[in-house]
Amino acid sequence: MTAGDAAALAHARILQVIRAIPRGQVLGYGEVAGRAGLPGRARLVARLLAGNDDPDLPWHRVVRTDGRIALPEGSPGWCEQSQRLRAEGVAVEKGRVKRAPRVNDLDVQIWGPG
DNA sequence: AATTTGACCCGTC
DNA sequence: AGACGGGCCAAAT
Repeated sequence: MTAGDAAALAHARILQVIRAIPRGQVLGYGEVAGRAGLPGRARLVARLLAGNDDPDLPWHRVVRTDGRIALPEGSPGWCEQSQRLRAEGVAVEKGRVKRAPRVNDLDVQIWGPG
């Protein structure tokens, strides 16, 4: 297979993971990449969202690991993302999502939150 | 072919 | 919580 095919496959896997994020829940870029079988490719996920044109893709459910929205504060995308998240019942405060993204993280499962 | 760029992440302070 | 430095990787210059 060519490099281009591999890239297309990776893109498809990432999109699939994002589409699988349940309503009202958020995921970090790195975690999306991990679930797609591409550890360390968080920036690739970001690239995809930046160039994404699919209106059905729940891109707004992807945030940074610290819970913050990745776009520059005040930008149109920033506003839209906070709005969409709030519409799903997610608490967003000054561009930051309250609930921590790492839900299935090993540490959290063993030690619990906090 | 080298450099820059970006919707990133982590450890440390 | 916030600031800094270093690392990361693919695509665009």
